Amino acid sequence: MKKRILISDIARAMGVSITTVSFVLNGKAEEKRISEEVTNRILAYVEKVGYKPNQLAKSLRSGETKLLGLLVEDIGNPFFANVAKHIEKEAYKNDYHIIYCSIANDDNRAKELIDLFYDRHIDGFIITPTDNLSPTVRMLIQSKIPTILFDRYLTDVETNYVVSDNFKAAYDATKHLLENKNHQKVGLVSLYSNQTQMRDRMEGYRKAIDESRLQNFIQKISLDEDMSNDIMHDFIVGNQLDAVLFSTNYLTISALKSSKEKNFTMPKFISFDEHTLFNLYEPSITSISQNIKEIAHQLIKVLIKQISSKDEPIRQVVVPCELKIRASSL
Amino acid sequence: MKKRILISDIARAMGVSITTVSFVLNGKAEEKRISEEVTNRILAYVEKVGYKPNQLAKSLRSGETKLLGLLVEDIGNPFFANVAKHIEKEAYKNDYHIIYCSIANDDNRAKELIDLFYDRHIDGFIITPTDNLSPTVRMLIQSKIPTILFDRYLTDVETNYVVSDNFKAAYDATKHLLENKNHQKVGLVSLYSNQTQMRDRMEGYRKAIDESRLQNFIQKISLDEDMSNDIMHDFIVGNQLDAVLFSTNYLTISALKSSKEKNFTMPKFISFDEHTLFNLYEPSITSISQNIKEIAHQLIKVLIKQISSKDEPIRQVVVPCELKIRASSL
DNA sequence: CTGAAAGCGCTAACAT
DNA sequence: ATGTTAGCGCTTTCAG
Repeated sequence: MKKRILISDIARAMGVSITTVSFVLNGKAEEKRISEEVTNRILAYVEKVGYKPNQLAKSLRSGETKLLGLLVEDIGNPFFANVAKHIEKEAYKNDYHIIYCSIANDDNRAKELIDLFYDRHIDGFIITPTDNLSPTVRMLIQSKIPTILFDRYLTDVETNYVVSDNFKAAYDATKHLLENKNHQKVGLVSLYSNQTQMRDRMEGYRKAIDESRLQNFIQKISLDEDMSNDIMHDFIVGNQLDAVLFSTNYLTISALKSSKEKNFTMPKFISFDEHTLFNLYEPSITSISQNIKEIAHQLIKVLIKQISSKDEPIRQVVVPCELKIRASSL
Repeated sequence: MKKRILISDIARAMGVSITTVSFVLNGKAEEKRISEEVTNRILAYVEKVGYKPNQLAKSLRSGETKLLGLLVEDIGNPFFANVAKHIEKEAYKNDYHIIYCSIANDDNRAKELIDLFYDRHIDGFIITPTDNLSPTVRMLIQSKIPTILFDRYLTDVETNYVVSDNFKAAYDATKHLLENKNHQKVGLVSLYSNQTQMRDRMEGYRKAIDESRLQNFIQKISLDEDMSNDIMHDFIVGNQLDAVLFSTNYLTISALKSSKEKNFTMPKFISFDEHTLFNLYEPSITSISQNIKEIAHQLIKVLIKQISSKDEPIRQVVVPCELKIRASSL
């Protein structure tokens, strides 16, 4: 970590011009027909003194920062934290770094952050869109900044995205609950949210229920709700449900709390998303597990492709979920 | 997000030189005695067209990137994810952005990443040091790059750091377990690790045990251990412990798993760190909660101070923990 | 009070 | 096959 070496230092030491060094460094030695001897000598010297080009100057010149902006709802949320972890790993493999922020559900903050990242000449965006982000994302696309959404997408903007197969997962989970012939009343607890992942989970549930010619029971909840204890109780007990599908792990945990505090017995149930708790709880909890690693992998793969070649076609990737059957649904 | 406006565009439109615009933009209008009329006209125009200076050019010139490097053990770990969340928030308030990576426990990767971040002219580093990172951190300090450690520190390098008061927290927790006069055998489960946070937790435990003139029972575990079920069982049941302190939440969860799988009853216990599970578990779990928000706040505060004024004295901040007494310890 | 111009470190078209 | 040179967009010294 001695003082920074410049390309000019290399050139001087090697008795060649800066250009030659630059070409060699950027793998254009062949193309520019630099002699192999010179090339190797430069490479060896560069290695020896540990020269690293100044990224800033490089970026200023080339317009590429090798920086990806990651905007998630909340990096403190284990799901997003895990995606972030794998995204970073994948990005690193491709020589990119990640600059992140949590946008909560604040559209203004999201817009501001996108602006700020844009000013930093981020090479691409990875975003979990908040509800009213369409105009901003549309602008990004018009500005030709490679952008990819995940977890959910925007119905009114054509973009790249990677999402889980929420519809099928919810459908399969509901089917699983219906395999037990005693289960006549199977409910869904979801969020007040128009986001696609919630919508798809609900539709998957609905389809399975419809196919069995049963009545659907759907309860939506606001997570900030003080009343969720009562709501859970009334929904589950009041309807005498035989089984419930929860569309997020938070909802499941919230229901477990309610059952404890309001002292009612949980029916059979399944939760979306994994949680450390689920294996351990008594009974262990059946869950719909998203393939986080694959999601991260696809995100970076598609995004990098978009960055490296303009006018790639839009990619929309749907990653299957896995139903992990445990005791709570049996 | 129209096409980027340059400072020269502003200058041309205003009929002044680039210099003048630059001065005004950088708040040096007064100092350079630019007429108020011109200043205001420029400011108004800049506002109107939404001009934002190119950060890259600015950085190349000034050497400041307004980027902070965050190197944590594992961003997927809820503790670090939460710290990361608050760090980002605090950084944002101060006009900084965060570029992160997980370094696992891989010293080489850590070194490489630090190198890479250094090449990006990161303004400062926030690091959870892995065991053999001392040489690298020392180099960073010699290179005058503002650096601050957290969660644990290095005993052989004098650095800024922010850590929890692990010693006192462990001491208090152990004391709490000893308040019950039936608790004669109080054990500690910790990790094979020389990191300061683990050492301090052990010392706090030891001191409390010593003060009561009791025997200490300490079990260290490797987390990758397949045998942890047996080890937990043998340690807790074999020693007929009355109570246990776990020095990480992972260890607690691992013990709960063991108790389930090996079918033994957990004695009274306390866990370091919070976890969603802890409130909910039966019995609810007493835990030592680190003040993550305060840790993040201090980290950024100290680091920014170091960045803005060279030769600030080294700061070492110790943040108190809170013992959240729940059912498992009563 | 304001402007011209040098230069941050690098890339790449254009010479030679 | 290699070197000269003009920028990338901005800050800041030095002149006026």
